[in-house]
Amino acid sequence: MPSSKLAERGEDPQAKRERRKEARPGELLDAALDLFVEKGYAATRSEEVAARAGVSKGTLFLYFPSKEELFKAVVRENMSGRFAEWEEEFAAFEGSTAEMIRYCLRVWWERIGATRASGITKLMISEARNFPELATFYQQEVIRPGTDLMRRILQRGVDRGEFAPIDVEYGVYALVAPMIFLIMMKHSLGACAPQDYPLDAQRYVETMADLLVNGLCARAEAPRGRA
Amino acid sequence: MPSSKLAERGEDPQAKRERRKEARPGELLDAALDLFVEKGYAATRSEEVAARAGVSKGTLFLYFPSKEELFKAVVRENMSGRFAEWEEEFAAFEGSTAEMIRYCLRVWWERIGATRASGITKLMISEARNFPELATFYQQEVIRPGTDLMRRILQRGVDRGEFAPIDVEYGVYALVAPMIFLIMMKHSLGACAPQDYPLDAQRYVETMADLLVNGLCARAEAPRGRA
Amino acid sequence: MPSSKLAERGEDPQAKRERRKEARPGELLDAALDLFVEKGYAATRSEEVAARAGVSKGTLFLYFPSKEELFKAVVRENMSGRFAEWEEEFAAFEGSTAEMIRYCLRVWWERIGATRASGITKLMISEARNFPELATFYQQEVIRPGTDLMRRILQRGVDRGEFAPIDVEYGVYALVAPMIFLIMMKHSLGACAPQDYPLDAQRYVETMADLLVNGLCARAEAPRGRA
Amino acid sequence: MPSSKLAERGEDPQAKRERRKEARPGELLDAALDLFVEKGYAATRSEEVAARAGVSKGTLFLYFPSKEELFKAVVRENMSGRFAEWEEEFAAFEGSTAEMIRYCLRVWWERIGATRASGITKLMISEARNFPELATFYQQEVIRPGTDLMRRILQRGVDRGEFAPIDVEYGVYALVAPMIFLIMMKHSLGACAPQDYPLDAQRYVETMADLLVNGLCARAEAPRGRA
DNA sequence: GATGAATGAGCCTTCATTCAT
DNA sequence: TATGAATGAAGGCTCATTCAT
Repeated sequence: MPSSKLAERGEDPQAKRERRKEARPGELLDAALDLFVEKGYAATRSEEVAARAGVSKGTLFLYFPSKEELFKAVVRENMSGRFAEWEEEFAAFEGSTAEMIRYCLRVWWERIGATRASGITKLMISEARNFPELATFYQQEVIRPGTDLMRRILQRGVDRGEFAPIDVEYGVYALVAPMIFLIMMKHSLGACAPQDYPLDAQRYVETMADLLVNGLCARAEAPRGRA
Repeated sequence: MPSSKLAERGEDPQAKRERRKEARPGELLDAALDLFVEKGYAATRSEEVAARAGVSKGTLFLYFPSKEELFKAVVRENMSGRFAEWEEEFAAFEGSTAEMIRYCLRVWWERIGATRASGITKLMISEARNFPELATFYQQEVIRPGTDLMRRILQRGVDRGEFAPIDVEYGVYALVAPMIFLIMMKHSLGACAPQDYPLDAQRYVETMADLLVNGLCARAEAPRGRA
Repeated sequence: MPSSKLAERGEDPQAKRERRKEARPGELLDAALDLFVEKGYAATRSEEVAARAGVSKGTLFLYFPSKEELFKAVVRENMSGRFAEWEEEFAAFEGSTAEMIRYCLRVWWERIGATRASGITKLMISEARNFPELATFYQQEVIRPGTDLMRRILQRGVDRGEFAPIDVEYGVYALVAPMIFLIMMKHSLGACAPQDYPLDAQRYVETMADLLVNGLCARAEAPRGRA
Repeated sequence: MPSSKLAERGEDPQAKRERRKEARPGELLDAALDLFVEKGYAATRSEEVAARAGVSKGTLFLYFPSKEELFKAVVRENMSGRFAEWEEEFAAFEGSTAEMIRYCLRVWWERIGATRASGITKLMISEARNFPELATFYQQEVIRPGTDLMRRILQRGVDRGEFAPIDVEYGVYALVAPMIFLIMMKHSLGACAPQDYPLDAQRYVETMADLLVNGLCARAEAPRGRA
């Protein structure tokens, strides 16, 4: 930012103020995300969000007409389609489906799980029933594309004979569940008493990937009675 | 009016009242559990809890000194260890560890997942950060015994050569994650738009059990490079 | 009220509280009427209304869900059909129409003008544009019946040859205008500086009645070119 | 960009701006009058006034130190005595006093009632109790001169034997009331539901003038009992 | 001068909690 | 014990006013 300022020398006398104005919504959304994730929707006070963003109460309402709209904006802001990007990556993927799944979970952790974006998932799951309209939105914008992607990966494994012909729908849940679990732990119980959850996320993800891949492959290799 | 009641029958005229009186706290905790699970702590109004329990606002505060204490009582009440019972069942279990795991998950679903007790898990995960002492309590009373049990089961499988020598800590997460995921779905997003989550819990549990058991066994049967 | 208390001796232990509960809405409406008339809708604070009624802020909202609903209730409360009563009186009236008009204005002053009900008229006229739905209501419930009544009286005078065949519509305005004027003075400018408006309402009403009756009759007696 | 303006033409480049600058206060007062009349003092937002005048919020406060001062300025600005002018007209009037009254009301309608100046009357009556000093001012600057003028006209009629020897004080009210009534209707209830008040102001004024003149004259021509 | 982003006092409204009955 | 009317602290939101640009 200092560099961009240098490049503008003398022009646009309102630059600093303008820049702030444009930055405000983002700063507020940032502050709001943290607080909503940390304390929940109801326990987060508007004034607190404003304070954390370094502005006064009134300024918040200059950019978001209500606390509810702020909440919605937080959710929308942090979900913007990362799926297009992923779709491409996976369409171009050449390795085995087992590798794909490992890559997929690893990347998910890096881009979502380890970032503040994971807070959105926690938010949605905690508050869904108070914001049904948002839940629908989230379902369409995040969950559907995400599960579609996973479904296609699993199907690829089945089609190529790498995996046993499992029920793909439930296979998707098997992939998603450990990720959701990790997020929920990170943002709720794990955040209260980290010492009780000495969880190395990286290793957690790898282990889950191994286990799932093994589970999926094993059935392809050694199909047995249902057990 | 009390006199007319007296004439009613030979039984103690206060019996019904007494019965109700003793049942009050339980009825209130029941009502509170439902509402807290459905709407979250903050969005649940004391009066609504009282109304659902069929008493007046004042009566609620006769039994629980504050909303916060009510919440804590709800959680504590429903956490009561079923682990002693389970410990015995599993100590006496004679079959393979794979069967144990399948049995374990099935039983968990029947006794926790499918019942209102699952609401407690949802509550804890959603509200943990606002009730850290409860979270600690929950960690000690529920999570630790539960994971200990699972750990012992997994260890049994490893010791008996049924499973590959996996990291048991993470193996526990692999077992827990799908259960937690199922609960969260059931109580949040899944409750908003059931049609978007056409999930047959029974089958979900079986599928997860299969997949996990396969994953765990596969490694014992066919240890390979990394998997 | 003391007498009614005496008559209830010993019965209904909640009598006092009950009675208060039933009296509350009325007390609040009373307080609100005064304040709305005195300060206008916006400048009247909810807490002030409550305080004047001798209760706390919260109690007001126990009886009226919002300030706006309180305002509407104030208007409605003070308009309850006095017209049925008047209709009868005037249907049974036997004297000359001139006497009718004098009686009408005198009675209006006693029952409306001199009472707090006149404040409603001031309120409606001052706030009509901010409460269009109320304005419609007032138009239908008060203005229409009132003007209908006056119209019939004037028509009677014309039909019986007591009055010149004036345009009855405008004749109604001629009767109403001095009353509205009196109310507005009483509640606005006149309330600020009574010494500047040493107005004897009784005499004002009589004088207006005389003048109007003369004006109406004169034309019947001595019809001239239009001037 | 200023340079391109400079090149435009030979005239003072600041002329337009200067002109606007000087016009500002007037434009603001105009906008404010409309809004205050329409919505009342409290419900009129400063920003809306500025917007209607085509300037920014800040500019409004450049010319008027506060909303209250703006309101006072609006009232004062529009009260400017037209009475000197009228005094002259009436001093030179040669016809009958009846004609004078008709002329007076007609002129009042043309110069006040039909113009935005009538809004001031509506404002004063609606807001008087919140601005007592303005009310006093209005009383002195408008009401006193106005009623003095009317009083002199009525007195002339009585002195010349045209009118009965009525109580001139109350006679003045008889003249004023229909005008005030017309204004209040126009700006409040009548503005909400014009279809309910199909009032032809021109004709209304003429009719009132007729009725009043008849009422006043009748008593001179045909003095009877009390009527 | 003009702008409009920022401020924060103030008000409406909610709801956990109290307490007279 | 049970009730529910009453309370008042707390928090969302508005808008007159300020001031850096």
